Amino acid sequence: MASAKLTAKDLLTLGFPSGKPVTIALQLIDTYYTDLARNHQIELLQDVLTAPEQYKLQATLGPLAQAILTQKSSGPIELKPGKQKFAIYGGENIEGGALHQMELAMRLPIAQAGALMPDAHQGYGLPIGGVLATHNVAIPYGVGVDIGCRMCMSIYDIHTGFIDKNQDKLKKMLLDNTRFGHTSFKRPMNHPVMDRPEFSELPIVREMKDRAYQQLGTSGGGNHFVEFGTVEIHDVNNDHDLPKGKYLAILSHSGSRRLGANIAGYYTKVAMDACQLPPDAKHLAWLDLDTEAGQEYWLAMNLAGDYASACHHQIHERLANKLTEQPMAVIENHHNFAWKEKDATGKEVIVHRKGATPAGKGVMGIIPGSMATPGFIVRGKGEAASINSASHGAGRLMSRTEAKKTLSLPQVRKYLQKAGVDVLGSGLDEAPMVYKDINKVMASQQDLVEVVGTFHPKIVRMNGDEKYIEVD
DNA sequence: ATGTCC
Repeated sequence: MASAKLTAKDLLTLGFPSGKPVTIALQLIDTYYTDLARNHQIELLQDVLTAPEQYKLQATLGPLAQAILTQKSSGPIELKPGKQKFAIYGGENIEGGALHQMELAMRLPIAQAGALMPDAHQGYGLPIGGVLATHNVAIPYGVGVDIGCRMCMSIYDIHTGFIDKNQDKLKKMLLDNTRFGHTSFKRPMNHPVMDRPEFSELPIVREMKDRAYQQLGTSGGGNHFVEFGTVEIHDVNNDHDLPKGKYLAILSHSGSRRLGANIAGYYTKVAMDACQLPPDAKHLAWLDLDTEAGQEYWLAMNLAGDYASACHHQIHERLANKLTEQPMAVIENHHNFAWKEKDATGKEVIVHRKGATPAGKGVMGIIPGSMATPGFIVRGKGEAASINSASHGAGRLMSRTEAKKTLSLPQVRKYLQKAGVDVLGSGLDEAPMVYKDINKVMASQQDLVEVVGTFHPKIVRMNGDEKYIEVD
């Protein structure tokens, strides 16, 4: 009898090409060879792998042999040789790994143009802070795991002193009306996005519907937050007729939760099966938008984006209800997404922004700093070289593990106290000092955006034990 | 980012 069941990982270790050969091999074992001892199962599969020609006409092992042969004969897609040009902003403070990933992405045969934002750092496939324009293909890892990760700010005609006078009340308001990480609301509010046909039509999305409903109106972990702060409007040209002045604002950062993560994971695998790239570029696998899988991904990605937007709107709605006020303006934008846009010559391109703020001419957006440094309301300048994009934040200076190793709670509490910021939840890995200087980052993208308003966080809620960083 | 391994 077989002992430990063979897994995909075992087969990859044996040198099976990922994708169809692995899938078929596991199916064959499950269907015909469950009685065979594990080592004999492995021997059998290895025989087919080393000499697929001898097995290709066999009834049972034929399909596996064929899949291996197809993979071998097609070979990986070739990358363009040499360095391709792309614009880099704030390059003196961008890590080598992110730069290398962007250089690699530019060599894809489907790459039309690219740019690297000043907050860039290494990710899977495209770097975070990477922008890539392609023609009629979508790269799931060019969008990222958290599809539709976005910012939303509501601005209230409430004087800023209200925050200091109502500290405890506002803290409780955040604790009662936001949920982070693995927690969710006992009774989620419904939202029209849950009635979208994609929830019944796309298999991978259908499986996620219950979880998506459960997570409606919640925020994620890591760098996600909901905070009260003050915003100063410097420029009346702001799309919302906001007069110059100081206002109370609520700012949120979150994405599409488990729904988007599963969509990203599933379609990345589909892409990697359909699009074989050299090993170091494999996470940049794409889906042709004329194929069924490509169209499915496009629909699912857009759904995840709308779902993420719905989550933010519910967060802001809950808080607006408690404040018994309606905002004067709401400014929001995705920063992990792909859009159909026109390039300078009028040709339609798919613009992937993985941790980048849309900054077309006149387009409003939000670029946050950290829990204790300013964030900015910006208006895009429509700079073609940046593919109408800007950074999505300050960018990390220190890894999470390094932060936990080198920083201490008293040190961070002192910093927050000095900055006059209250933090509920979070941890050392999100401390302000793990991020680049947001003012320098903004300075390096003056050609990309104009600053319309400056936001200062005052009461911040993030994932984790509410008492962890709390300074009071 | 994510109940972080198909």
